[in-house]
Amino acid sequence: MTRDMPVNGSNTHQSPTTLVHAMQILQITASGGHRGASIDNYLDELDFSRPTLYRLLKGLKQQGFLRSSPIRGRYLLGYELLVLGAQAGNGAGLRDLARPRLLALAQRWGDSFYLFARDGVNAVCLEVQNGAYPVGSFVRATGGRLPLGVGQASVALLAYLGGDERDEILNHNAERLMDEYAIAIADIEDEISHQLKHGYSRGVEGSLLPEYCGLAIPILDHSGHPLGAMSCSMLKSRMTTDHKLDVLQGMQEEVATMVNKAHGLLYLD
Amino acid sequence: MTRDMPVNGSNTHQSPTTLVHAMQILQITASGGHRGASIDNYLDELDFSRPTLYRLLKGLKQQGFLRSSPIRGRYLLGYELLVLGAQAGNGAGLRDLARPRLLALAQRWGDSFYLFARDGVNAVCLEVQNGAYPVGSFVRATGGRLPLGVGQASVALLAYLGGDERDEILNHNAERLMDEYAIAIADIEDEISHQLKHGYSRGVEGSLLPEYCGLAIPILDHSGHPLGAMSCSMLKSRMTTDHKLDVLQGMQEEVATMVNKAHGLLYLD
DNA sequence: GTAGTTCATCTCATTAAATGAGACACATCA
DNA sequence: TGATGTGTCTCATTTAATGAGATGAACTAC
Repeated sequence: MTRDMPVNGSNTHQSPTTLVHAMQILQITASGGHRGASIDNYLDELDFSRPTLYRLLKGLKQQGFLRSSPIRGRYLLGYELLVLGAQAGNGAGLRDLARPRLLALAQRWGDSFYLFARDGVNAVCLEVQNGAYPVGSFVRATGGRLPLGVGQASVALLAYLGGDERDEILNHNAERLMDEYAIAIADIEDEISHQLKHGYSRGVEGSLLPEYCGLAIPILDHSGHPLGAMSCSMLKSRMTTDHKLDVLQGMQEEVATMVNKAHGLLYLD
Repeated sequence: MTRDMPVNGSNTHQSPTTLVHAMQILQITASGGHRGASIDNYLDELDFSRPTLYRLLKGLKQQGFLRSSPIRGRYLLGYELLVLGAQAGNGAGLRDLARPRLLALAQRWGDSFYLFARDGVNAVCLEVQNGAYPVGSFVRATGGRLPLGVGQASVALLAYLGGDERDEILNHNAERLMDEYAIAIADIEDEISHQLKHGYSRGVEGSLLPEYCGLAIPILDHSGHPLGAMSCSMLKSRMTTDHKLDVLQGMQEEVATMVNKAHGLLYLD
């Protein structure tokens, strides 16, 4: 056996290269926002030849993952991603269950309500319903992603993971949390304690979004694992004690109903 | 030259096979809804070997396109699709522009408002804001996709395409429209005329959703091409003449504002 | 606890399929 | 019309995906 080490130093036990390349193309395209990416963007950031680039672009277009921009030579993400993404966001059927409930809460209380799920070291927003009162939030919409630790929903999710897993995640995110959000791990751990003690969390205040605050509660399955979290966000001035209790109770009721229905369909084949 | 015909009969000028395979896997997974797909689902519907399947599954997981279901041996769509999909749905920045306006309309009038874009022979829903009044609709949420011809937004989009293109699309969709929605091409063409004459459309009534109706107006760029369509949906009983005019005017005002802002950022590099 | 089942991975030879270089065709715009 | 940059093609090369079958790991049922 003389040919052990793979020549490609970084390719140990990795995905098929075509997939990796395709993903790189999609990420470059996504990083261009609504303007997409140009040929030069791709050629600059990728390390394969132009024909190959075009072959992949063509393939991704055929699959609906990319489409041509109205501007010649630029490419945008395709709508197939939106369609599949909508499916993906309905993990365990939770989103369909949550949507009407979030809407009801938003209409009743006027604040904005969110459904989050864990995605590795991040929390991802599965659904938002905005209420009548304007609000600022870290995520603008469905598909928004935050490092776990940011926002009240993060805390609600973290609190019910295993201690080891939680530490790993926090450790992994520590730098980002501090640099990008000015949030310290210790403060998150304090808030996790609050969550475990009182059943809800308020998030950790960093230097960003100082005018807003929120509440979150976990959505737990029968074994206590977090399926997701429901949260809300509002102007600090609206967060009176009464309003807080009202909203919390509303959320708790809706989540209880959801969980009952969810258990029926979650683990059935 | 004796080796002309590709052995794989259907592979003429097609995408890289890995991409095709990956997409097949994603589609099979998507077709399982929130329960995802099992190994057997894949093996039954695909024509490559088990090791290859696992290699691709692993790759797709690494890319965030798939994740493991809590149920062993099942796979769900990954959240990366949701994140990319959210980006994809913001084509030309239209969705960000539209969201607050749809929300305002929904809160003001109580009906449900939608943003649609064309996606090949389909219309895809980029955004929904539901109002206080309950409503049925062909699309439940962002990411919903309909064949062009179904729904009022479809008509608003079709009306401003070139005649040839429109005919091709309708011809392509004819069978599906009739079979799945009980909608005849001729009726769509009538409604297109109405759209062109009056500036809005009401959709074509098939046998489905008979209790609901709606309105749609196009979102046109400076050259008259449709960027998308804004539509609304409500119980028929709510559609009085007054309400119709109110809502139409509201939508037209919001779209006018959007288009002004959109032109600023659409074609700028 | 142990057998049975299904999921997942590994190894290795084979070969198909992706790749790169460079030429070429096609738009778009000045 | 000519210049620029986009998109496609051909073809030889070789990488990198593939299949068969064995093996390992995880969960289930008894």
